[in-house]
Amino acid sequence: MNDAASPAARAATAAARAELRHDFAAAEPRWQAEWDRRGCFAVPDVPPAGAEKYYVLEMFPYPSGKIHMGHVRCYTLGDVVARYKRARGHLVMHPMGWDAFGLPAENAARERGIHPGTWTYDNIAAMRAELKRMGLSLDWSREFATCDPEYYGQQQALFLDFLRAGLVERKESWVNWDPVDGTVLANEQVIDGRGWRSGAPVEKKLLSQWFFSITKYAPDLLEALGGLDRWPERVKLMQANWIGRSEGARVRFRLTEPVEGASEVEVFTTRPDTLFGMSFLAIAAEHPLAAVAAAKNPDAAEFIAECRRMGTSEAAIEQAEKRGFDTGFRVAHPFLEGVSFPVWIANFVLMEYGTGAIFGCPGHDERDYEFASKYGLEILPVVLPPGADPATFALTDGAYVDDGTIFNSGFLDGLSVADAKRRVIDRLEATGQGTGVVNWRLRDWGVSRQRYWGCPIPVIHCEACGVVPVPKSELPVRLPEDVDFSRPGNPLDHHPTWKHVDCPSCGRPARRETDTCDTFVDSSWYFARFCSPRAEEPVTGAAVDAWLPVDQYIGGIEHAILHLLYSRFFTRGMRDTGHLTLAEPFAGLFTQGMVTHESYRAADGRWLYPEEVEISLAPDGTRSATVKGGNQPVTIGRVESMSKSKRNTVDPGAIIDRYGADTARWFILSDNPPERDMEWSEAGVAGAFRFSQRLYRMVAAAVPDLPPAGTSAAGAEGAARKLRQATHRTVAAVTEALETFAFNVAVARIHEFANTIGEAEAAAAAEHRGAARREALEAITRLAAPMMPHLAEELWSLLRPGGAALVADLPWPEADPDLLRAETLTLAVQVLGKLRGTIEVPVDADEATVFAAAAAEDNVARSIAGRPIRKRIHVPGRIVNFVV
RNA sequence: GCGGGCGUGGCGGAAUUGGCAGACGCAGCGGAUUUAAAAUCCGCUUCUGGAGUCCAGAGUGUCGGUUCGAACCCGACCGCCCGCACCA
Repeated sequence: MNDAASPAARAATAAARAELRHDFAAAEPRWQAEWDRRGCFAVPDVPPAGAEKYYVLEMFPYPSGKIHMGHVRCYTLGDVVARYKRARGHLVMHPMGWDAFGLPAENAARERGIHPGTWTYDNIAAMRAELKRMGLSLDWSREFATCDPEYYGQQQALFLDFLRAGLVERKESWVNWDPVDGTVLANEQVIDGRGWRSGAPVEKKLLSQWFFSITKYAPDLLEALGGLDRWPERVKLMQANWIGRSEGARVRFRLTEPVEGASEVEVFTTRPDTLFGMSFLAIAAEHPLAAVAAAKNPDAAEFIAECRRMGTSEAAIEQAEKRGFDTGFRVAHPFLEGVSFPVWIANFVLMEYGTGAIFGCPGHDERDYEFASKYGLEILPVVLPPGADPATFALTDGAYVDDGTIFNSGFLDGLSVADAKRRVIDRLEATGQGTGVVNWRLRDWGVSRQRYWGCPIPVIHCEACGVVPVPKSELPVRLPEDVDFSRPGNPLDHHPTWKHVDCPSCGRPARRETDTCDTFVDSSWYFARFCSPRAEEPVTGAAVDAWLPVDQYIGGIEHAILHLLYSRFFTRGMRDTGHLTLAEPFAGLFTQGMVTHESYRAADGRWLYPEEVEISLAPDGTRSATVKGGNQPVTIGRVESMSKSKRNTVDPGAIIDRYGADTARWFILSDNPPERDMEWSEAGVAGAFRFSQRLYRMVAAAVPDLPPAGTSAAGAEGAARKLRQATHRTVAAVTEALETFAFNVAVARIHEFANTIGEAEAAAAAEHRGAARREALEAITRLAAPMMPHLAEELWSLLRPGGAALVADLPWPEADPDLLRAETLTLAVQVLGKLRGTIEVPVDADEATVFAAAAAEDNVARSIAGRPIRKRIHVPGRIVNFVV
């Protein structure tokens, strides 16, 4: 293949090429400045008529102070989409901002005495500088932080509109309470049931709080998932399960003896068909009847207190060992005369779901089975699995939860589960003991936070007038600057003056709401604000109507439920309060995987950063590690998500210093499919760096010999045509890969193409010294541009010296269909499904020709010799299979 | 515990979505160039067995099924990851 050049000649060229090095450290800032100077990525709030808009958005970062590899990955993915769509002729809006409220700023304030605002804005400045070094095609003129009063003031206006529209209400809910610190704790601040700072056992506490009425939209939020055809199926499934529509029944059980005025307990069940298999009734510890029991019995009170120590997280509740307390109360069975069951308080019954009470049917529910087994309650099967004998069927290891025939159940006997549900609901409704209902798992969204660093909720509490909205003319309700973090609790609450205001309605002394908003509220509408970030109203109609929905949203899978669901709700709320005209904010969604790395631990147990470790490879392939510059052994840990605590992080800034932004971007795209977790590897980055240099050398070395720009490559023959075919196939393949987010495949195709060009260059045949060669080099430059934008500009300036155009402004290359067609194709030939050979046939060969050629192939002929052919299978373009 | 996902060589992965498993890259080995090194270029690289570049067998977490044919579809199991409503 390479015989045209002698080894010596090749070596000489190689040496000459080695001199050609891409100086990324100089080139990258230069091109960034050039994009900036030309305002390449700035777009107007209202696009000009006829412009085909495309809105690319990555989930905005929390300003922790440093960007991490997860950011680099997410923003690189988004930037490839933005640059590609721009090349395809779209007017692309690609903004950036900061999710700037939240707990870490308050933690910094408490630990280091820095004001949360100072800490946050300093972090933003540092991260903005780092992001700018990545060469992202962002419209920085749209930047804002959610902690800017200009932003949260508009959010307060939205809150008031929601309040007026009946989308906000005040009700009581349980929070994690640290009795020592006197503070509400986030779930992540509860460790093994104790406060993370005080170590005191956490208690549940009932507080009056603000809620957004997301449940009003539950049916619509569920149904509209069906229209989100560019969302991952798994995300839609997770949301559907979270919303949790279930059909069932509410059943009222009469207490055999009324207590404290209560005469019945209402339960929700999705399995009314199993009513005859009931053996107990269980209520949540927060259920009103439990309080009645506690008042009568100190042991019940003690049990409820124990349940309160479990915290509020659903995971903690469901994973805890099932425990219960028999209240001594009894309820009557709705259909069985004289039959009654005990009422237990159970730690696995959730007050938030259904009615906070269930009837226990151990035979056909796993949790009830576990509970009944533990406390010796009866386990009566009422659903008979298909084929089982009713006389002998027994439940010995676990509940039976599948379909079957109802038995042991009076008037339901012989029915299927579905029929029995219908029949029992009819009877309950007829006798007034219950109703068929649709129940939702989704709960209203509690947005109150007893914290300083958040958006103040703009209402005033007046003893005479009740809850009074702050007049819009007085917005924003600004956070006070002078706050004291030396005391536990909410600084807004114990600020000397801030909360004392006059009632806007009656003028008498009143009290400002001191709760601030959940930071999920901030991120539930920022995508809309980006369309007109300086507007004097939350959004401007012309801008949001033109730009929304977001065409491609990109972020971590960890946001699959909450953030995305809240944003979908908020968009509906904004629609119903006249700010927007659409319901779904994100037309396309892509969820990327995490960035992971091995962790390293020294003998003394301390975690080590990757750069502190020396890895060595034994001849047998086993890897071992020592501390760099010493001999102390290091344990190589699991590959896991990068985290500060395990020190398995790689600093993007250091990578960009060493290899440049293009290399970092290229590696992060090339390693694996973007939806999967990726493992950061130093060797992989080095490989990406080598490739960027190789591309530079290849173009730079060829430029002096290329024909002038614009020379037609049409009509090329022989090797030149082969090169053109490779070029156009690569254009088609890379385009297809970018369209489907298969960026790693796009990279592989570009690698392959570079190999092909390299072979053609080495062949040094006259045919290559022509327009086909220029076409190939220009194509690879433009195909790589969304991924390595700085290098592409550099190469383009070599290929088209003196030209004014930037790659960033060029249209995407088009593949010529004529050059994509193949004349022959290779078919695999199997005998009995095993590969025995391949044949080369013309693309238009008929079946008889194909079978003849297949049977004639040496190895195939040997395999079928002497065996009668029973069946011949030919899938055109794919395969031939002989069944003998 | 519940809901969702993933699992392919030494490593990351590819596979036209049921049709040649391992493209491309990393690591490794061998060679060229070099006084030497770096850099660069070329070649080999799933495993086992036999042989000159070929042949046979096995092989996509494990076990079973459907099919002419399974990484892909179905069932069971194992392992890892994400979420569980006050982290963002």
